[in-house]
Amino acid sequence: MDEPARPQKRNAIRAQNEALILQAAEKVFAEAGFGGATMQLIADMAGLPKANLHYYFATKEDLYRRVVQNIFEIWLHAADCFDNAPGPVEAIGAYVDAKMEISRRHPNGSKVWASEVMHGAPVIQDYLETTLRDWTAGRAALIQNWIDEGRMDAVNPDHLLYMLWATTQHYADFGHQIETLNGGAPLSDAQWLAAKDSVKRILLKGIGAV
Amino acid sequence: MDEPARPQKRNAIRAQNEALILQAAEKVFAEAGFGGATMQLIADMAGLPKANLHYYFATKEDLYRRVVQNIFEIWLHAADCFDNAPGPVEAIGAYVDAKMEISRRHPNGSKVWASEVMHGAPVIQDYLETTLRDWTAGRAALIQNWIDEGRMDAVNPDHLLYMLWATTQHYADFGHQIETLNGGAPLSDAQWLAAKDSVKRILLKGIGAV
DNA sequence: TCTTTTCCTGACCGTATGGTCAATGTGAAG
DNA sequence: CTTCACATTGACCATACGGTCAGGAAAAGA
Repeated sequence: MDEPARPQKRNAIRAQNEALILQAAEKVFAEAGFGGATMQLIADMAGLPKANLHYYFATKEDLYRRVVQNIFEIWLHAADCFDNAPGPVEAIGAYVDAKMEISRRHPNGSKVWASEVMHGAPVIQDYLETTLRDWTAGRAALIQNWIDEGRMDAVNPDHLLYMLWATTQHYADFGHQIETLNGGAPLSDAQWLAAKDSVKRILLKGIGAV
Repeated sequence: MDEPARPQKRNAIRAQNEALILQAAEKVFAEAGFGGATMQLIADMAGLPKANLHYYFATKEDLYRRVVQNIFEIWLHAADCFDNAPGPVEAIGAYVDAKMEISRRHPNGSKVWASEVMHGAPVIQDYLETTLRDWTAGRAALIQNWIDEGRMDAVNPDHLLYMLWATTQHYADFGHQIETLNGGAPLSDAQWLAAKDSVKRILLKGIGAV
């Protein structure tokens, strides 16, 4: 194709390389953890010299922080369906679907997040205390409204949210275990559908949503 | 107390030091991951010189393997209540109680296990393929029996087990996140009880267990 | 074309890590 | 007391890691 000296080739190169590095970093951080990951490994996976990584990201921690923030954005965005629903069945059903889809398409991101939280959230503690806390309080209030309206059982909203997170993210974080128990093969399309249906059915019936 | 030249003081010393090291190692591996953990850190936490660790455990990987195996044993043992129960309500109720208690008392072990599985189970893959696979198949058959006897809904046994693992272990693996959302304080006795009840109530009702 | 800014990278550095070892201490057996 | 296996540890080593930098290539502006 023709590439007639684009006016903003610089910006394109930067954007492309940053995306390339972030993608490789997410995979390496997920597979090896922050401590086990090396800049050399990420560089090799991205097909770039190690020094080039430090040109775009000053330190390993900066790169890691960007990866974690990206995941957080995706998850927050996935919760939109929670708000635009008329009731608990639609909201929770759509939320489970969205989060299961993320677990399937973004397993590495989920693992990096899990690892970060398990290690005490050294780099995203402020996000937990602000954005996530606000988000959680908002959804808990929403759930409480549904309870007050008699549209579902009087369950503890916080623990319900934890169950939603736990069950959906488990398919990403423990995907290797599930795959092993599945005879070594990744879940098929049908099996993913069955997983989604199982989770939705048990949870929705469990909270008495009508 | 009197210590009149015990006949097996040697064995006692070995047992005590190994336990001390394993305990410190579990904590450090949980907080920093395998790659982030250092033998020096473990040694400091155990109050021993680093070289002494290598006297009892040849390599970092050996020490790590022992930690993971210990956790696996505890979890397998916790599943006994699953078998000695007359029906799904008692079995699953007792299993949730047992696993929640482990999450509370052994959060570091749970984190190490989660980390190991997330990174592709490099050191316990054989356990997954043998012991865990057998265990899972056995419980899935048990659940299927209950379904056939009409004692619970026809849910997919595998996905039900995944939900049990996910919801209970979440309280250990994501304990820091839960604590942050709880205003920075660990869950109180009452809150742990509420968590257990929430999980049991939603799951048991969700599978239509009577 | 010339200049400036951005991009790229091989070579290098200080440090921290996992692991070793020789020397020494310490219970127990004869 | 002597002997011997077990236990302890400071000092040491090779390696690998995160990060730096000088100098060159390539794009954008003049």
